[in-house]
Amino acid sequence: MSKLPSTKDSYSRTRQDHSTETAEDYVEAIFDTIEAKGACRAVDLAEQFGVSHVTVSKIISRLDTDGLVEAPAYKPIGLTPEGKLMAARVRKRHELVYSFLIAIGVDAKTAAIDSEGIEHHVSTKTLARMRAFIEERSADR
Amino acid sequence: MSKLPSTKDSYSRTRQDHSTETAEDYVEAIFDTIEAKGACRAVDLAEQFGVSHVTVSKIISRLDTDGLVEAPAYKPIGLTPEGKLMAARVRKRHELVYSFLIAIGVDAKTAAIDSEGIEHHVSTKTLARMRAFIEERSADR
DNA sequence: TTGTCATTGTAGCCATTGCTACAAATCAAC
DNA sequence: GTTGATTTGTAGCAATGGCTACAATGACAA
Ligand SMILES: [Mn+2]
Ligand SMILES: [Mn+2]
Ligand SMILES: [Mn+2]
Ligand SMILES: [Mn+2]
Repeated sequence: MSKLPSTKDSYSRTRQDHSTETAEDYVEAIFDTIEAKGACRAVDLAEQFGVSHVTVSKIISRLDTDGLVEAPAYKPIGLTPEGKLMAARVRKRHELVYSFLIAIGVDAKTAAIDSEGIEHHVSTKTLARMRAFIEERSADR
Repeated sequence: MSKLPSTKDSYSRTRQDHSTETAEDYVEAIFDTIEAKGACRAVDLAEQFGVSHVTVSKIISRLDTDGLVEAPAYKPIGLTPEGKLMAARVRKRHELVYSFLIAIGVDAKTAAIDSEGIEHHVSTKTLARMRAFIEERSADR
């Protein structure tokens, strides 16, 4: 049962998702950190992601080149307008995936962990179905 | 609303998921191909994944070293007992995620694409909730 | 048997994401 | 203002997953 028509397209979409995943997680984290602490330093991101500050530094450099962040040397990290747009979009998507997992009965901790990976692989169509499900459920009660 | 308690653990779990993702997709594809065509050649995998045969060759080498596949030179690719176990487990999980997306109203093509990425980030707890949801819905109608 | 074609392997390149070790800059406290 | 801790940068390494170009192998038909 359940066919599973896995075509070449599926894998290339997953590879594409992974190629944007780092940028998405970083701008989202920068956005949140600025909101929470007023500024975002590389060390904050290293702590949040659980990686070394060197890894953060290198990735921030690329995001700077790509026009998503502004990272003057030895100064806090800011988002460009484009970066802010991506952050807002990504955070909304992440929250929706999280809320959906909660809605189907997953516990908060598991939902937090799973949604961190799932968020990058959810198309707008699937996202729309998740949103519809949440709204139906909240109307029922 | 919706908190989103993204801790360090979430990101390291996602990184861990990605480190096993390639092995999972490959053993699943090998399993399916053997089932469908009687044997699996590297060229079959290159076609399925949409990558070059060199990429396949290198990855198969590593899976061989890791004890998941048997890959004698210039011969078809087989699965070790451990590889077969992983393939069966992964396929079941993949099918469940796919069926769940269908159950919440996602169209077949989108479900096929999205599930290819999502499958690797779904914990057993979330999987259990998806299974329960499918069973409830099939009981209702 | 020989030649051709499909398949696989190898060499060598690149980008990404991770690390340790060490150097430089900044900040705060004294 | 000097010192000391925090923060950031840089050098250099490894594993993974992509690629092209070219070499070798194997299978099959002529
Ligand atoms: Mn994420
Ligand atoms: Mn992923
Ligand atoms: Mn799969
Ligand atoms: Mn997959």
